[in-house]
Amino acid sequence: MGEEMRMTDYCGVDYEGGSGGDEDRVLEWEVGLPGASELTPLSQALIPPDLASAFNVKPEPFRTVLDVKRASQNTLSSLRGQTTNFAQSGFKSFDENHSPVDVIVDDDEDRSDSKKLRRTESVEEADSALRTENSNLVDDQSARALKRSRLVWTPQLHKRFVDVVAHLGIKNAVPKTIMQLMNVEGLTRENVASHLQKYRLYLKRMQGFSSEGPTSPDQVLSSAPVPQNPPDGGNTVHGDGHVPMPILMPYGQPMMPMPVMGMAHYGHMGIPMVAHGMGNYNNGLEKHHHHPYGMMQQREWSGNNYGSVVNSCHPHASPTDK
DNA sequence: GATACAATAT
DNA sequence: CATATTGTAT
Repeated sequence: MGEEMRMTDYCGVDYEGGSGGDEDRVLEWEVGLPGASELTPLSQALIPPDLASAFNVKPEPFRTVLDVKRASQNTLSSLRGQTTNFAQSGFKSFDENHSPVDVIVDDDEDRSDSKKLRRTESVEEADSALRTENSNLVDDQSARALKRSRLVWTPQLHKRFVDVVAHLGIKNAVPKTIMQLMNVEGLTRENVASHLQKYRLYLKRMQGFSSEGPTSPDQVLSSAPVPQNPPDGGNTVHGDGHVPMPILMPYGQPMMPMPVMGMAHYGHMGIPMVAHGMGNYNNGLEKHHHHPYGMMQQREWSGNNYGSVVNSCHPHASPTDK
C-alpha cells in the first residue's frame, strides 16, 4: 500500500502523447500573428509513444483532448500521477470563451482550502533519491506547509516568458498577464514579477548600447506591441480588460535526456534568437531547495553559456488560479 | 483587497 | 548574481 509512484528515470510527467487538436483554438490568433513558423511551435506535436517507450518515459495510457488540456494547464505538473490522475485544476486557458470539448476536468479540491496555497511542490519526487532533507510528509496534495524552493528560470521558461512579453508588448506586459499567458503551472505572479523586474533592467541596460553586438539587439519589446489584432489597428484593450490574445500553446515534449544535445545557445536575455524553428520547449519549471547564496553564481543571459540546464523534472503545483 | 512596481533581503 | 520577500503606490 502505499507508494506506487514510479517515474522511471524521469519525473514521469504526463507528457501527453498523441493528439493534436490545439490548432482549432489557435486559428483565430494566427491571423496577424507571425505565424507558427516564426513563432515557436509550442504547439508541437506530442511525443510519439514509440519514442516515449524508447526512453522509458512511462507509457501513458491515452490522452484525449481533455488530457491534453489538462496537461497544458499543468504544463509541468502532475508529477504525482500515481494518484490516479486526479489532476488538478480546471484552469482556463485562452480558450475560455469556448471550449468545444473540455473542461469538466475534475475540479479538485486542492486549493480549496485556501486560495493562497502555493503550488504544491513536487520536487520531492524529483530528487527522491538525493533528498537528504527531511522527508516531510507525502501528501502534498493538501500540503500547505511545504515551502517551495526557488524557481529556476531555465532557458525554456525564459523563452516562454520572453515570447509572451514580446507579444504583449512591454507596455502591456504585466506580471499577471504574463503569468497567465505563459500558462505554466506553478508559476506565480510573484515569480514572474521578479523576473520581469530583472528583465526590464536588462532591457534598460541594453538600451544604451545599441551599437555593437554579436547578435542583433533586441528589437522587440522596445515599446511596440507586436502585431496583433488587425482591427483597431492596435489592439486596444478590450473593455473588460481581458487577455488580449493568447499565443503560446501548451507544451509537451519531454525532450528526453539527451546529454549535451546541443545546448541552447542563448545570446543574452534570450530575445534575439527566438523565432527559430526549434521549438521543443520543455517545461522548465524547476525549483531548487536550498541555495547557498554566496556560491555557484551562474551568469545567465548577459552573454554566457547556459546550455547545461536541459533537464529538470517538474514540480507541480497547486493552482493558484484565480 | 488586488495588482504593479521598486526596493530590499536571502 | 538570481530569485524571493517586502514595502509602497495605484
